[in-house]
Order: sequence, then structure tokens, then C-alpha cells
Amino acid sequence: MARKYIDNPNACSLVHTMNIIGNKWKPIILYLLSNGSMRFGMLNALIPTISKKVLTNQLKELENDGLLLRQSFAEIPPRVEYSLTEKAVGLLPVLKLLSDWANEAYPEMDFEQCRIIENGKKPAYNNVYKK
Amino acid sequence: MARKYIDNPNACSLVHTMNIIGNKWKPIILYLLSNGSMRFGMLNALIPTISKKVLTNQLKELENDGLLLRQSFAEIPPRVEYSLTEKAVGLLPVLKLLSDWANEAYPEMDFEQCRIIENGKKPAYNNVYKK
DNA sequence: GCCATTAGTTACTTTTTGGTTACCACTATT
DNA sequence: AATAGTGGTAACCAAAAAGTAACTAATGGC
Repeated sequence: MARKYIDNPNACSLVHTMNIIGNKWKPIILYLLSNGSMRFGMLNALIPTISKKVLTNQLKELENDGLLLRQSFAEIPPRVEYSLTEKAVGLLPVLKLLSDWANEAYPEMDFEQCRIIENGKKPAYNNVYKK
Repeated sequence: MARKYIDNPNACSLVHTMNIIGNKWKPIILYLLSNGSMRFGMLNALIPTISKKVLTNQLKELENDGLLLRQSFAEIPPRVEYSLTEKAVGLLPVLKLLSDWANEAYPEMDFEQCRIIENGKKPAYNNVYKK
């Protein structure tokens, strides 16, 4: 009885992807972790404008969606390392394409200026800095 | 003086892309329009769970970001056709990859069931329906 | 004269998201 | 005895996004 509307076969997995990574912070977190595992404080330092609460929350969601591995070490002060799962690694090239697309589509925007974050919060451990 | 934090060169154009398409509705709108131009009411019918206010808003934002072309015809009742720009067309293959990724990464989810929308709102014009 | 039609808009409310500040556990160092 | 250091959590508040319902303009058809 009910007639069927034309629909897009790709819509729903696309919605799912967007639910998982489609916000301000998550793609950045994934890209930062693409060089290897990183501690909570390090991520927080590299994304100085995110609040600790939100970062915690984003990391939890990414972990729940199977994109991050969280390793907690029984040390004082605590150490927690986050790293990408295989699932997440498979997404990196696509994130790269999204990034490339913006660079091509909006050449008038200077994305360069975002590359270096100065005067961010400094975690105490030393490997945070570049020479 | 200020030491520089390691940063990711891709982060900012990625953020920009996510600002433009990283939400629940916009990728769907783009994919629906990938088959050709479409009227407002048609889009609203194909995405029955979006409110008219939000759809209007999303379309406006996509237009402002150069992804959509809006053509308004001086007819009564009014007719407005939305279509993709070249910029948007360049994004489609990447959206497809995002969709493919979810299908592969989450095989346990049945994205199939989203394909057909039944009992949605029906606009009066006839070309809305599939045989 | 009334209703249907389309693409919205407006005013209002609700939900979601994000941010702020203070606090905790536990140890080493000063 | 106090402080620094890390990875959080809790309570609270502000802002942004989204939903709802009613309304509009202008015309054709009944």
C-alpha cells in the first residue's frame, strides 16, 4: 500500500560515520594519534582550546566506537596512553582526502596559520616539544 | 621565545571540512542531490525526520559555503531547485568512501534497513514516487 | 468565497553540547 | 608539611542546535 520514496543506499552508513567522527574534535584526535600513541595530557596540550571534560568525553566515545585503545598504567602520577585501532587506521586516508578537498575547494583560506600552536598549555613531561 | 607544539598540518582544513559537512544532515542532502537537482519539498520528503526549519537552514549554509546552487522560479506556487556545485561534486567520492568505511568497519550493523523510507510526508507533485 | 499548493518564516520551547571551576587519589620532591 | 604532577569526575551554567506549531504570499480550481 505504502509507496516507497526514492532513497539513497549510502545515506545510512554515511550517517553512522558522521555520528562517529562528524564533529569538531574527533578527526583532530584521530589525526594526532596517527603518529603513534599519546597521553591524555599531550592531547590536551595539542588541542589547547578543548576542555578536559570534553576531551575525556570524546575519547570515551571513540573508544566505545572501537576507534581508540585506552591503556592505563598503574603508576603515580597516572599514565594513560591512547592509540588508534585498525578500524581507525582504515579511516585515516579518508580523513586525508577530506582535508585535501578543503585545501583545493577553498584556496583563499590560509589553513597554514593553524599549523603551529604557540603558548598552549604545557604538560610537564618533556617530549611534548619540537626542537 | 615560545616553544612550538607539534601540530598536525592537516588538522585545520579537516576542521573546516567538518564545519561544512560534519553533521547529521548535510552529507545526506549532498548525496540526494548527486542524482540531479531537486526541489525543497522533495528533499523534505526524502528526509522525513528533518524539520522544515532545519532543512532550510542547512540548505542556506551549504549555499553559503559554495556547495549548493539555489534556483528560485517565479511561479505560483513557488518552485525552488537545489543542485550541487562543482565543489560539492568533488566531495562526493569522499563521502562514498566514508560510507564504505562504515560498512566495512561495522559489518554487524544492518544499514540496509534505512534504504526505504515508508509513510513519509508526501509532497503533492508526482515525480516523488518510485514505481 | 474557500481551499490547496510551495517554500519558506517567526516565535517559542526543548534538547544537546560545551565550558568552568573545584575537587580527588597517590606519590615524590622540597 | 606543603606542593607538583596526572587523569580524570561532579556540579553547575551558558550557548548552540533542533523541534513544534502557526502563519504567509499569490494563484488556480471548485
